[in-house]
Amino acid sequence: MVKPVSRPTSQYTHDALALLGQLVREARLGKAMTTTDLASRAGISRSLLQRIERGDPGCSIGVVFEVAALSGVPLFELEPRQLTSHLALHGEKMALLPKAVRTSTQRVKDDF
Amino acid sequence: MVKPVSRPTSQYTHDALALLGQLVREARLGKAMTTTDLASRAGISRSLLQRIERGDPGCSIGVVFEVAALSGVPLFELEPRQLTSHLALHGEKMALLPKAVRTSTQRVKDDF
DNA sequence: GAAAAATGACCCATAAATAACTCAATAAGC
DNA sequence: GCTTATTGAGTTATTTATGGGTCATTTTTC
Repeated sequence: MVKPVSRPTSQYTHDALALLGQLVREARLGKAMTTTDLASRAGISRSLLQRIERGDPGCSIGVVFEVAALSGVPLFELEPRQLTSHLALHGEKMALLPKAVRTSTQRVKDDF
Repeated sequence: MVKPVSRPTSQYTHDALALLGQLVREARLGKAMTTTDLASRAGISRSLLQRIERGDPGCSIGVVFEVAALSGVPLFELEPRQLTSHLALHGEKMALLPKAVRTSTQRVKDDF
């Protein structure tokens, strides 16, 4: 039983994950669903749902977002429609940005 | 070379992940950081950062949140301090909720 | 208070994520 | 236009997450 070398996590991330997990749990209880219910609806195992509600940083973000959506927790505080259009708009904006950056510390040219 | 059986993902989740990835990329470019820069700061590989910016649902949520925080993308539209206090308040609220739910379809008691 | 169900916390086998690398294509700066 | 860094997209070995169980505990309902 080797202790798993977990990835370092900042307080901010920890808090955000804990809050998201709490929101999911609150939404689930609000809909009077059991962990087994929600897990099967989301197509995941009950143990994974428990980890999500606990705010485990190791869960796949896709699964967590699916569960959040299923339980009614909004992502980015946007409804599905709004999120889609917001994404489209943002995509256009992205096209105007530089495709790559170049650090200024390169090409010191100290050969004089 | 077995094609990985990917987990089904809803449009909503897909959009949310794509948006989050775009926000990270935009923030990174805004700070004039290379992918290698941000990846090493976050303590992850460049290939993983690429997947995050692409909106890959398979990335660990802890890693994605860390990168978002590092690049300056706010989570829940809250600053670190606010997030912490919000979490504390929400925790108290959680204590008032029922610890378990019971589905009403149980105990049909059809033995009459 | 009793019965039944839901939850929490483990464990293990397996599937999947991640790091580290390579190489081609693209973009930035002169 | 040329040079060189940056990015995109793969591949493989290794680490880790996930599913599916079990069992004890808590909580609901009667």
